[in-house]
Amino acid sequence: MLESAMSPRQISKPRARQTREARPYHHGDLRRVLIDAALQLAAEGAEVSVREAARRAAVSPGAPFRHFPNRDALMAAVAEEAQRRFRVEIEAALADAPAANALARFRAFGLAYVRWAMRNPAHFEIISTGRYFAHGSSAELTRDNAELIALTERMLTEAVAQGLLRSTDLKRVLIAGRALIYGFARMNLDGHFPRWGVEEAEIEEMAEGVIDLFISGISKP
Amino acid sequence: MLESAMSPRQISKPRARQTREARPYHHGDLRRVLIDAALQLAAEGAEVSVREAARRAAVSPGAPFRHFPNRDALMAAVAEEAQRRFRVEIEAALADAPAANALARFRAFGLAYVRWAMRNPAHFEIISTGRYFAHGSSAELTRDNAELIALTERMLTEAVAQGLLRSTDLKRVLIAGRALIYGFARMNLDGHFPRWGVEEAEIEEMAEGVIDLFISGISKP
DNA sequence: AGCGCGATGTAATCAACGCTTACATAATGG
DNA sequence: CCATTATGTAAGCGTTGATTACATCGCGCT
Repeated sequence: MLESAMSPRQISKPRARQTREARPYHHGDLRRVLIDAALQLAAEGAEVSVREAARRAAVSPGAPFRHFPNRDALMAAVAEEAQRRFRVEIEAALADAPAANALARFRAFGLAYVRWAMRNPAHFEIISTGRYFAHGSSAELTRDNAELIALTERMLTEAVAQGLLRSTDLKRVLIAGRALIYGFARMNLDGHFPRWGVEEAEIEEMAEGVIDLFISGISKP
Repeated sequence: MLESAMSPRQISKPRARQTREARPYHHGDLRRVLIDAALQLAAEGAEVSVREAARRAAVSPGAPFRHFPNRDALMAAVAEEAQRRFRVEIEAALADAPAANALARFRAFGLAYVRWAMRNPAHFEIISTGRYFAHGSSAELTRDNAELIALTERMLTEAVAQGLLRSTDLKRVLIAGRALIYGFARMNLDGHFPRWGVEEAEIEEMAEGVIDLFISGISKP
């Protein structure tokens, strides 16, 4: 709106590529910008609409459909990006964890998992819920997610190998561990922790306590 | 559309009350019918819209707003009804459980919880997510939910009193237990169990295993 | 009785949304 | 240099939640 009175194209043949100063007819990388806008939109708690993303990109309401066949495809791309960020952070946390003890690594994993979910609730919701776009519409997302599961499986397998666990029913322990961590994260962002939830530190403390309780429960006495 | 050629009101002054044959101008109990329609809509996997609920009640699109100030209020009423049904079933399951052992009761609770969530995924989603209407817009719902939490707390307190638990940090055990059960239920309906999820019996078996693992983890050796 | 008024429905309308189509313009490469 | 393709705009469709003005019922009061 503001720029409606500006010279329509600034310079007829700007040749200005990287500058991006006056939004040439062809947007730099609209696809990326739309994904970022949608991510930001979600992070603000607003519901993501294609139109609003287009609005933030200062582009007509129909433009996004040049890059995404439909809203679901946008959301799938958004989910992919969120999942990528999630994975990066998890792996960073594990890189800092001691490599020796498998259960200590599991603990670090769980804490990083919960922490990211707490700090990026809307993005976590998009990633984990599968209710924001047609299920299985992104192979990359399911692959990334499977990789994360495989990661925890490896940690617990290692724990068994190290003789740390009471039970050797790996599958059962794996599912329980996933359910515990996922459940804790979701309880948080589904509002199941009344309003002592304001203190992030307190929640992390709870997460530690819960994970430690679980670990001590499955550990050999 | 089809009835556009019918006689406008069938009989000018029907005086037909209970018959409902020709849908009198005043619907019997539109509020209840709308809630039921919305519940059914959700159960069918469709997304709940006020218009569609009105359509199923054979009523004009504006009529629901005589009973609910907005869509959120309808959804809140729907959630209340779903929560009521949930609670009834949980309590029925606990009525059948042995009163003696507190942990056995906890186990029965968890299984009933997961089972209901599996069989009523959309309703469970509406109840538990708090993302389908303004948070805290129904006092009854939060009260019912709090009562359920208090129920599990009582069971675990009793377990402590019976000297069954290793840890006496009740709060921690309570949160872990809730996270485990909630997480398992949500993983299910969020599609985290690929497609061996088709077998309901298998999932229940997994639920048993996971809950038993947890209980044995917190039990005194 | 009857009638008046509140309760409850309808009809028409609005803005926002997802999505499609026809068209305009920029970028690119033969 | 120009034609082809990529990418944006403009306009419009059908659906949704929500509001407003109006129609109709039915209960309670005198």
